[in-house]
Amino acid sequence: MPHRRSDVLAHAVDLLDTHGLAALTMRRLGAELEVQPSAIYHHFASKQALLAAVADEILARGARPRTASEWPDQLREICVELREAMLACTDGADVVATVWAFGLGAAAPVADLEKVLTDADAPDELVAVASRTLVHYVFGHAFEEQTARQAVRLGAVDRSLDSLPDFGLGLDLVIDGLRLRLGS
Amino acid sequence: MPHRRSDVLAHAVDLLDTHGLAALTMRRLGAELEVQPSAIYHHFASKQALLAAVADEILARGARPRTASEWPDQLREICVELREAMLACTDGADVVATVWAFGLGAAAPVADLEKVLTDADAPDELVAVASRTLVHYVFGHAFEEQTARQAVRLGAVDRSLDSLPDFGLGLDLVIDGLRLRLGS
DNA sequence: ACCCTAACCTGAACGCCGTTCAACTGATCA
DNA sequence: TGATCAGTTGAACGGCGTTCAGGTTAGGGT
Repeated sequence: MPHRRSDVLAHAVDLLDTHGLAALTMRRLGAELEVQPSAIYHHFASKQALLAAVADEILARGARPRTASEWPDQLREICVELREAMLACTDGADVVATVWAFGLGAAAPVADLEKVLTDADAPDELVAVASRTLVHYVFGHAFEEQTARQAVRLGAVDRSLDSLPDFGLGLDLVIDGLRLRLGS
Repeated sequence: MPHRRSDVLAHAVDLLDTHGLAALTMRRLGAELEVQPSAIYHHFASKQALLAAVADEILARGARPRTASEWPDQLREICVELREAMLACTDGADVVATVWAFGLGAAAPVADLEKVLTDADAPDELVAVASRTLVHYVFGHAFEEQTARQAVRLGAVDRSLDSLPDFGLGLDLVIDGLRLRLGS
């Protein structure tokens, strides 16, 4: 019973979402597809390549129409979409942030941020710095929130969840710093 | 030839620094100590616990005297110290950020940031948000820089290193946003 | 009807990994 | 002398990603 690359990817995302990153194993994914683990290597060169595709799929599933017209709201819109896409899938932040850090995928959100900043006439250096500062913030915040959430669920740690800072407030902190440099 | 906990920790940090996180294996660490892997479990309950100790050691080794007197410079000082401590050790950013995210250690820098902000009369919510925003920025930036650096060294990826944004500029972005809310 | 190609898969193996456990060693100290 | 206890051994368990030579199956060209 042959599968396509898209079947494998869909099952991988499903396995990630229902049982977490630790369960996303070539062997377990093979079992889910009722196939030998080695069969997966026909569709993806390595587990890293599979994870890169998973990260891009997570982002694609979280895509939404963009409606904002001013650059501060456009930045906010992109960051919120990125955050919610990652949080919508178990361990999504971990997967997306890691794949992005290794330069293997998940590049779209940063490109979008850079485009907004460029269109807002930010100098090149500020475009690079600001887009990365924003994405670092979003990744860090989402990863921490997701990690803490499931550490508590597993009872491994008693860190309070109430102390998680409000996402939008931190975002505004950075955007205000930007506003200071861009006028508007 | 018995070892103390501190010997094991020192060899672990050394192994991490010289051969990277992937090489920091219970088996390899045991070999380095000329001891069976299982002997390490007498000193550390698990590899996670060992990594937490390693993270704290990395931060302790990077400690420096603090001299700044105004809160913006104090924040910068803490962030720069944290960044340089992580960058001073191979895969240091990965280890420290992961340990911190899981709430197992590396808590000192955040506590220091919170203290500075509290002393600057920031409201509680802003203290929590700002300290985390800063630490997310530092972790994200250091992790990306370190990852990209060794991805290039291994020739795995051709991402240019010149595009890495200047650390201080992004930091100022956040601190300026803070200044807007704290007066100064 | 034939063969070829290409996609897809099998099954076994390799060399790693973290962790557990009962049993052993060798000092220290009463 | 004997007990205690930190430190270690050696084997095993069950997992992991990855490789590889060889099988299967379906479709198209001749």
